[in-house]
Amino acid sequence: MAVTIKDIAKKVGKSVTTVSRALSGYNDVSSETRKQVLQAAEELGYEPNITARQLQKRRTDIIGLILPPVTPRISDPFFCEFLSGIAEQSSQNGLDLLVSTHPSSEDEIEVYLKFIRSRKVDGFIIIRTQRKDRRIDLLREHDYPFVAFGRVDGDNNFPLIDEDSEYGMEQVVNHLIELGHTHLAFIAEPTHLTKSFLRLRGFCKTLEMRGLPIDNEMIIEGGFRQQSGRLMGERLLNADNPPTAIVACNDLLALGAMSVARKQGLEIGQDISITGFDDIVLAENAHPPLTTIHQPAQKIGTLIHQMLVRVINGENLEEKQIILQPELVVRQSTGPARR
Amino acid sequence: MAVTIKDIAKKVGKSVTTVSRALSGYNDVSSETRKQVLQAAEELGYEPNITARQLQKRRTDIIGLILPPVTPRISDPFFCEFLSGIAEQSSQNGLDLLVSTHPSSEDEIEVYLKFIRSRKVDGFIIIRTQRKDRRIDLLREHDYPFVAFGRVDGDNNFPLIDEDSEYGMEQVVNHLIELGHTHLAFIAEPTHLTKSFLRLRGFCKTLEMRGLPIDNEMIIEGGFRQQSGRLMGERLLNADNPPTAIVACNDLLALGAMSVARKQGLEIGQDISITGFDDIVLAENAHPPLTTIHQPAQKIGTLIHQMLVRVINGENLEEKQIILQPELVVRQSTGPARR
DNA sequence: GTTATTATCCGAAACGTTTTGGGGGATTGC
DNA sequence: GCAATCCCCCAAAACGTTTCGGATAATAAC
Repeated sequence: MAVTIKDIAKKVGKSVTTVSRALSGYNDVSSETRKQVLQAAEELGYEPNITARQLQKRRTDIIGLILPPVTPRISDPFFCEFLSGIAEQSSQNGLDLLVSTHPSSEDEIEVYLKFIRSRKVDGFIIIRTQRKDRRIDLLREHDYPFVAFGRVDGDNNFPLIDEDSEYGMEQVVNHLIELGHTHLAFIAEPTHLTKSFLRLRGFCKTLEMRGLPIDNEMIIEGGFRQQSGRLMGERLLNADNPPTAIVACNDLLALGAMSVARKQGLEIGQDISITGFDDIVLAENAHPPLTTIHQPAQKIGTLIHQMLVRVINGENLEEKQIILQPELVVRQSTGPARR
Repeated sequence: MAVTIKDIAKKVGKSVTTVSRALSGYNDVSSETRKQVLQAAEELGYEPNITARQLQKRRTDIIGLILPPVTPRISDPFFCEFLSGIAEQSSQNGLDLLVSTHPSSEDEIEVYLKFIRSRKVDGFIIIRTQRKDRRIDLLREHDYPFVAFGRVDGDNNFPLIDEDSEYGMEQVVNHLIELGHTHLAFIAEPTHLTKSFLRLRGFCKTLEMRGLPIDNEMIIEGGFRQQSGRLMGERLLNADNPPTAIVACNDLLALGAMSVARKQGLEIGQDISITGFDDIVLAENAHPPLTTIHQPAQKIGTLIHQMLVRVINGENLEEKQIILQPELVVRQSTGPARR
């Protein structure tokens, strides 16, 4: 049986209260007693039962991350990096990280509601925000601590961190235009996700700004991963007037498009330019290495965690909304336009 | 304030005990009362406080995974898949998964000790077993539930799941020999990890079995990732008598070696053959796609979780040690030996 | 008509902590 | 010598649940 505070109390012949106060560093305990208590604790191998402490303190020191239904799966490389940042930071701060995927039988909101009501976690990290995000509505309603990775449509007056997706896309498109490309295609993700929506908007806006026409045939919405990239890439390349450059909404889509282009005998970076977004590890190791927008996944994880800790403690955030400026990484998958 | 069992009791005019028993489905409560209780619970939006329940039941319904000091970081793709299997299975079983990296200031064993003493989790999943593994010694000493991914040197009489590394390597080496290679090199991981040790042993054993000499110059120990693969690959390729095939202990090492070979103007799969181990997503998307040993990472995660649940519940495992037979996936990074 | 049995219910204890609200004895201030 | 002040300590309550050991009343058994 585990050692409890009672055992220590018995050993040093003091009350449970005194032992507790000695251990927590209150100053209404004589230094002599404190020394005894500490020594006894050491000898017995005492470690506080955190469940009991949680119950008393109404605080779990656990933060929750509930994985969205389908994507990102943990296996998404960008997400992995991000998660690693959070986990790292968690242990630094003495918190634990609870990762939960939710059973398909249940509605996502139900899961959140359960967590909230049973006070399982002190706060949430919300990822993959949608333009209309019920999770965020719910948490705000309940006044429950959380920090989001990503914005929503409308009122964004909650703690969040986000990349500047539009700015990122602007850089990509400008880079391609400067290489002489005028006929660009875009492989989009489903646009109910805020970031996907903003990336697409960034693409369109920049074309407009540079006086290029927007060809709706050249903008197609797919899924999130390679498989989808292959499909969409194929459709684009087989069009009557195929693009000279394909802008993908994320790296995996870009990799899919690349594999299809290569299969069609195109030399990537010469016959066609392809770009990604996120700069996952795969991007650098692709063949050829992928031109993409770099996002500091791990750092974002760290930052978001730090913010959440402050929110939970009821401290004030000097910056409630952080928008990071991502940067373009030019590699060999883009090159001058061919006629 | 959250709704408690007391609120329900007050509402239906029964005792706390009765409400609790009604909710837990005991049959010493009338169906009339039960109906009332259930309805009241629904109306009030009751959700049990799991902390209180945990304290009473001396069970947390949380399983712990403590990430080893340096590798694998969560960002390791193989590990990600594996983790995703565990997380998935967790929510299926109504358990939570606690992921903890440990602060560098603390000894790894200390962290485990704390978890054990404070009963933070019901059981552990141990990954990256070492040949002498103190974590496993500790858990066995304390008779604490755990399941390991990997074996140790010596007494393996504990629940574990492992791949048959030696068998995997045997397949790789045989494949290469059949392609006509006789001068093979090996890039090893640090061999205090059991799996790394066994993979190396499998390599050597098979060479011996096939009557080929073992050239110690051609076996070098590196780290775990691309960077290391590049370094080790370089050393091998610049040797007086460079190998015609490089067997890497894992996929990332192989990718590193590939990039260095390519840089030296070698056509991979023709001028030189390179193999990996694990079959991470990157392997299939590499250029050329990597010949490697496939491991069902996610399935392993699922299996290990199921085993752990049974161990925690004190059930008997029909199979206490599961050794999976991995299979060779031949892709384009290997080809006939050149003279 | 007494005794068993059954169906419902409940008070109190327990899980291991922290916190509240003092209590007593020694010291200081006047 | 009396009140005020400190220092050190502790009993009891609280956190929200489950479980133990009956209790009561109605029903069944003889």
